Amino acid sequence: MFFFDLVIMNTSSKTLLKNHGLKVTANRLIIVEMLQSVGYAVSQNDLKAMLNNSLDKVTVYRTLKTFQEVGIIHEILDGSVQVKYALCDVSKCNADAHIHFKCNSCEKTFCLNSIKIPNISLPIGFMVAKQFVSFQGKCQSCS
Amino acid sequence: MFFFDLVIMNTSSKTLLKNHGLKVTANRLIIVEMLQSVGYAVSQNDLKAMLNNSLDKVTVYRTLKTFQEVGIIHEILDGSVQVKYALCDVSKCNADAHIHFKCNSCEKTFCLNSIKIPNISLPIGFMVAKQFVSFQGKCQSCS
DNA sequence: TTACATTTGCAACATAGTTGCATTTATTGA
DNA sequence: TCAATAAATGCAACTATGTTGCAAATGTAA
Repeated sequence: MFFFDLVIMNTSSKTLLKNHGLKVTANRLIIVEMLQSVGYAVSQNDLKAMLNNSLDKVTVYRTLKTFQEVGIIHEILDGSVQVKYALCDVSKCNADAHIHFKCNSCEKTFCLNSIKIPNISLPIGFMVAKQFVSFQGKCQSCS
Repeated sequence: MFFFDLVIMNTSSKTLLKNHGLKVTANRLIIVEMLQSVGYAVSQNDLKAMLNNSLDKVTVYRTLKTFQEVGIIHEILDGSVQVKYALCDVSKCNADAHIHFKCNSCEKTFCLNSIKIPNISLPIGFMVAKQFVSFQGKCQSCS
């Protein structure tokens, strides 16, 4: 029973890595599963701390970098100093398409996957490659 | 003639400082005037370099912090490592209202003061205090 | 012009991000 | 199952950026 749960739990994260052409390693599984379970965006250091500093900061750094390159996670600028990361949507990473929200009370940053960035037209000559939209304030739980 | 030009040039920056309740010092004038003339957003280090490292980095740091507190400049997060700063609009600082654009070619970051952030409604319970919108891509001059 | 509060620069420290390299680990094919 | 290979990991060291304390210099108001 316990054994089965473990297998099931690990299956999706393992598949996620393989589907993106990455080697399956213990560290990567730990990080993916942490990202899956935590439900909000985390910085490099957040992640390291959540794992009780069991991983070297360089490992966390490179893992996140790799994950971002292959599209498992996306970068979030929420108005705080550090960059944060969150898992991309199941289908494909649409980091550009949705907005983010940072709660100044609980300090958590969320992907609002259902809230898409509206079309904003720029002056002629500007070509947009990437969009960052983040709001700050109080989240549902804190207000 | 030259003397008069200098006086005129310095008047507005001096007034700007006084209007915000700040002491007028040589360093502050230099920094304000640099921000006025450069026309794009700069980081602490950019500014220091543009002034040929004539000012200590701590002075630049504290001056920018002070300027931000009184509303002379606003902070811009454009997706690069460092925070950038730009002068607020004449009337009042409306950093929240306009969007920012970082060119990945010339690496300059601009305030698009005329492009306002559209209304985006969030799920019930979210209370918005501040908004960050930054685009990346190619600017007019580079495309 | 003086007295006082503020600003400035220096030194030192704090934090985040990054690279090189030797060791360990996962994957592939025999 | 095991060996060969390529990739991932951890350590040390470094870079860049941000921050504080304190003594000296400077601006402001009386």
